[in-house]
Amino acid sequence: MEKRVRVRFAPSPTGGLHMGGVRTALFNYLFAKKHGGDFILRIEDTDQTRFVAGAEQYIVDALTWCGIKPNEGVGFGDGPHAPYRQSERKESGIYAKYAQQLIDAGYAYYAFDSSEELDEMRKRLEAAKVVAPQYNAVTRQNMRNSLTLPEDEVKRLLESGAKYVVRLKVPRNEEIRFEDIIRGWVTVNSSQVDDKVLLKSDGMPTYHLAHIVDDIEMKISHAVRGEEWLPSAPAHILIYRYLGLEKEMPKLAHLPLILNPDGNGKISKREARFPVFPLSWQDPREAMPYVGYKESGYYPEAFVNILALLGWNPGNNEELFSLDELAALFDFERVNKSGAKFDPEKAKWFNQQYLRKHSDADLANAFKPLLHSKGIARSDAFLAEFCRLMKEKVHFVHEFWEQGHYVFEAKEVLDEKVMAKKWNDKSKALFTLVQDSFITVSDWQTQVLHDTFEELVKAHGKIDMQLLRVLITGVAGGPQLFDLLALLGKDEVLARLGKSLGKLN
RNA sequence: GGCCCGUUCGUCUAGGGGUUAGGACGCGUCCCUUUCACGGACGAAACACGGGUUCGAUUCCCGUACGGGCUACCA
Repeated sequence: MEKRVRVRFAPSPTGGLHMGGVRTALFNYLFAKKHGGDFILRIEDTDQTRFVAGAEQYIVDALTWCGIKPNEGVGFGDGPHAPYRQSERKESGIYAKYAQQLIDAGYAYYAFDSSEELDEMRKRLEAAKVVAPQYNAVTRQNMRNSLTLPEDEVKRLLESGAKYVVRLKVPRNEEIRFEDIIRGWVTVNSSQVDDKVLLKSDGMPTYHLAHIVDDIEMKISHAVRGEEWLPSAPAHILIYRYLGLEKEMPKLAHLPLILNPDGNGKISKREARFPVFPLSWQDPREAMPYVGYKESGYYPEAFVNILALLGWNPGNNEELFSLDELAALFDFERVNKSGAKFDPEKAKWFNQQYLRKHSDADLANAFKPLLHSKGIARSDAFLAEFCRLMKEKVHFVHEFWEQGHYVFEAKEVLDEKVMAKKWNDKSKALFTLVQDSFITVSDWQTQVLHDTFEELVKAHGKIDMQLLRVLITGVAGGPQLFDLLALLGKDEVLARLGKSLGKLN
């Protein structure tokens, strides 16, 4: 019988959760949903030196905003395997227990080397032109550990409270083969794997030990994580094997990385010219916050949609999917092997698609707070009509302001390019005719304005519409002109037109 | 450097032993439009290279190049 699907997202609270992390969480979530399984949030806070205040809460907030809700875990009501924070799980002695099991079976050992001694070893090896200096089957013979020291000396050291770590005893030359759901069979020789530290000198487990213990204890069926973990997977295979748990081992899936659009490498929060974090992140160690997708105007649905299609596709030409649709469609077979460069331009397009799905009234409501912050108020009807006219041109709600602010406050300067190109000595007389004619319009509506203008053209020849637009709005582009004039209202249009004409000859 | 993973338009990708190599973003042209967009139509744009295997390879295999990851008592 197949194991119940149970997957986990297991970040360490060492900073804000960036978009790559969110995507890993997303794929875990989608896989769990697809198979009616469980999605767990576990906090891997075993490195006390890198702990960052607020990071854990940020992770919870970010997942919540995205709609990627764990059904077990920190911040989501815990569950049958509580606690879900490794620093708390350590209290039960569970990691030490598994480490002891490995020591007793001869698969792990105590190492007493100080960090200075380790540095020295690396320097010595580098000087000797060893290509990959590491603590391994060969080099451990020259170090201070329970394999080289006399038994009574080891005992004395342990009893005297000397600092030590527990290391995995990796065999010297052994093929380690494992199957990755996404990549297929991967083979690595154990000579490439170092004697990984399992238990640190502060008593905390390392990631390598802790995640295995927890995955076993929490009955995790699939370990889905980023590609950066692929090189350490062989060590993990060994740990499962030495623990006698190879059969219980979760299936492995290493996701391709999200790469920087320009330049190389994975996305870096410092250099990126686009948001990297789902929500704004203020690192307590830094002065400036990093602006998030949310604060940049992205809908969470759009953000999730963008992430889902980075490294995965449904196999047809469709691109717009809700979280539920993604969950129904998701499959590791359709996850790519190669890294995906993030395209900020396409991200904007996705948001635009979602924005267009909103009603004019919804958009008006979303826009209202921004308008109020400028000290401007308009009726709901006015704003809904404004949004109706503008919505085809914007990617984000805040662009209603950036692209349509002239509706609310007349611009002082008229578009110079258009004026230079189109305004001539006959223009003033012509647009004064327009002004006069508009004054007579009593039913100020799109169609009436359109017809009035047509009649003027019939009587006097071509009257440039863009020029009229600039005279009234100041800008060269915008929504349908007569719709816009109808929205502005007769008084406003005549006032603006009069003011512009007054300044020109 | 070593090890591991990867490589289809600029980017995200579909496809897969015989295809006009498909879609999307972006870009360009045209249509609609006296303005601005949307929309529609069209276009430029890709199988990294070299060897095999094969009647035939972009597709399978091997090399090379390139890209990425890892190389901590960090995850």
